[in-house]
Amino acid sequence: MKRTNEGSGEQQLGANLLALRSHNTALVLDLLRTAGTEGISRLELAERTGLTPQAVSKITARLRADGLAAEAGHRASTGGKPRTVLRLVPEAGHAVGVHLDRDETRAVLVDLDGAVVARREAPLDLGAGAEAVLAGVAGLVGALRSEAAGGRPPLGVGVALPGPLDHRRGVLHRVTGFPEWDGFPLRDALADRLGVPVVVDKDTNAAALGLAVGGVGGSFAYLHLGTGLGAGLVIGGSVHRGPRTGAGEFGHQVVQLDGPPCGCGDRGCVEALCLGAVARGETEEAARVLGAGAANLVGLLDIDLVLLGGRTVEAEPEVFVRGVRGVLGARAERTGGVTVPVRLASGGTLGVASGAAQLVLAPVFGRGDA
Amino acid sequence: MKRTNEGSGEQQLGANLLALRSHNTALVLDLLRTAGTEGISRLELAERTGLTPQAVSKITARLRADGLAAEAGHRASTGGKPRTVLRLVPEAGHAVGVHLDRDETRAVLVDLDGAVVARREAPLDLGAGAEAVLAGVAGLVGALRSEAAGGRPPLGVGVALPGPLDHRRGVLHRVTGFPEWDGFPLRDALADRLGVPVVVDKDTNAAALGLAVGGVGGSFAYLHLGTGLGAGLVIGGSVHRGPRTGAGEFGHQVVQLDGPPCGCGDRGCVEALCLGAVARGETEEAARVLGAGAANLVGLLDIDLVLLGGRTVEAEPEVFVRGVRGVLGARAERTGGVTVPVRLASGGTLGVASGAAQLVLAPVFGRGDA
DNA sequence: CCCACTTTCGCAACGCTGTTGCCAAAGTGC
DNA sequence: GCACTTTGGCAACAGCGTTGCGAAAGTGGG
Repeated sequence: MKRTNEGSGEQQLGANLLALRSHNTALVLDLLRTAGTEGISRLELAERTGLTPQAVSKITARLRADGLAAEAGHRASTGGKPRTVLRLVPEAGHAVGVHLDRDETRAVLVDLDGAVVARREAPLDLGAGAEAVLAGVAGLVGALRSEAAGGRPPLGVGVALPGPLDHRRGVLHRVTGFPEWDGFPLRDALADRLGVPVVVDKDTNAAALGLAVGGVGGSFAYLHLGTGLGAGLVIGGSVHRGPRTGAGEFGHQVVQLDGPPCGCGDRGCVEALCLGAVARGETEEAARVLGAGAANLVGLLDIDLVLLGGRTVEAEPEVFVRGVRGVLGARAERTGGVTVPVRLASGGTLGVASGAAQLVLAPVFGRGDA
Repeated sequence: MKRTNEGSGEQQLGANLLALRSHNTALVLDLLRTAGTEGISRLELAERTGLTPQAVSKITARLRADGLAAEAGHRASTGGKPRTVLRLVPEAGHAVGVHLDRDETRAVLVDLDGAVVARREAPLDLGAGAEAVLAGVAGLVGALRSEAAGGRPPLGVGVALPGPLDHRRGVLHRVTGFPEWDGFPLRDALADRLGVPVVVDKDTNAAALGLAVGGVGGSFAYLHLGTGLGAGLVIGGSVHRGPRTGAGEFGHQVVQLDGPPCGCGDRGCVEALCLGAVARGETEEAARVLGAGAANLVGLLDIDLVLLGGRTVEAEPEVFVRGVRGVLGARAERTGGVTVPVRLASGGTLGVASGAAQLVLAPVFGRGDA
């Protein structure tokens, strides 16, 4: 029961009874969500949370009164009164996720379960200025909003985009090729315009959060290889962003001292080596380089799993998975440790957008940075 | 208010009133400890924790009744009743820290403040077998125990040693050169023998914890360059160990693909390159290599600070600090981000031992993985 | 079919948490 | 010397999870 305040200078906060209730409620909601359509009984909730059955009954009674949970049938009896199955009511709340890609905006409306209810796309031109971009996003959000049950406003809007940014303040930094966006307070500008809470994060973090919420447990790294190379790190179920939202700079990890120059000004970065090999058609070599970077990451953080995604990976998924798996397997053999599995990330083209929506929903389920 | 369970498969635990009290009490104790001899007033505690003054009064009253805190003078008045200053009573509890180095055992007795009250050393021979080593450690602990005020038993014993191990179970893995120690349940064996709780961890983690508790805030990496190269990572005030206590494998990070072979079986590891350069007398090159590894770490985790330690660093501290600082400075210049400071770690030869003692004390102050 | 048994789950009383309202204590400053 | 400010304890309180107990809803043997 400890607040995870990663930022330096942030104070550790005391907890009162309200915080206690939120915590336990979020825990129960998360278990309900994870159980999905199958549902989960009160006693199972009690076992999983460590709370007494009576406490769970009180919490779930509140959730049912609020319309967030409902009874859904019964389990088979084991000799006594059969357990009542509870499940989340997905349509009790919605969130919008927006993915600002290079030249396209993808927006999705998801329910509490994280299922995509509706989607919209529109072209994106960051050079057209803040006003035009904001209007475009607002238009997509408005269109999606009307599709939510009862037309109720969404709980919030999550926005994911590449460049470096400050997740806490929702301010952009150095958007590649568009210096006019430097320091733009995207979160506040959008929140003022839409009248709902807005959360901003890097695309890789959103994708990783989406995967974590989608069922990938423990600690893992999502490596995204597209026109660039970045990573989203999930440690103990929460996205690790670092104090300045700078974590996950995987691509400019140096794996070849004094190697070929990279666009960032350094030499021998994984991104340069990897994309260089891809350009030469040497996909296997690219996979090996990516594997070396992944092995460094595994050693430093002791993660459970590596997930690969991005357009370049999706072009030849087998080669990349096999290549990275090979490097990590050899490493495990040397160290005598466990072999870290490597898999292709699910999610497809909407992975980032639906992950962005989870930026809003995650705090409800106790997975946020509160 | 969320439990940080890094391990996969561990359940998120619900919180009851007892947990609430422990949490807030630990928070207050931590602030008292941080305030040191200067002390801190009730109202300051209330501001820092976010609790109401009355709640702080109740908590501190309990602490005073338990002998853990005491009143210590008054602040100057600002126009009304002057604030009463509270401080931790350091001698209210003690812990023992044991550092099993290659050929020497260093043990310290520290008080609640973390100050070293007494110390003992003895030669260490891991080849002499478990019984002999355990007897040696028990002898040191017994000697230190008699020095504690009133001869009361310590709160526990923290043991730090190099090799890979399982912090959760307190079991050793593959101690270099001594295969007979593989899988030895050091924690339980010692706890049975001493009759007090025992915590086991890697030396680098203990050192990092000691630094974190000693006042280094935020997220930082402690890089230890001695006969090997390892790292202790502190993220948001807590040591990051990973699910298998494998995190911090900094030395076998590859920074030179297909580079010179390393003892681990891989090629181009930082450790091999760095120590190779040191052996050739090229300290500046060693520092540059170390800096490259540190830069990779900074990029991946977005940490606030890099601390250097270990015998090899201490031989030429200026060269290493300057070299690593140079690489990180150049990186900050390229990315436009903040320059991550590089400093020499304080602590000296007892850094690991006193950090090991903090393995026991940290949970009391809410910094543990309890 | 009935009855004993098991299991689930809600109601009521309870202990304990932090919170609120109020007042005594202990200073400053005109 | 008196008005004022600030600190901090006492007492009453709301709300949390817990405990004790009983109703509800099944199974299974006679």
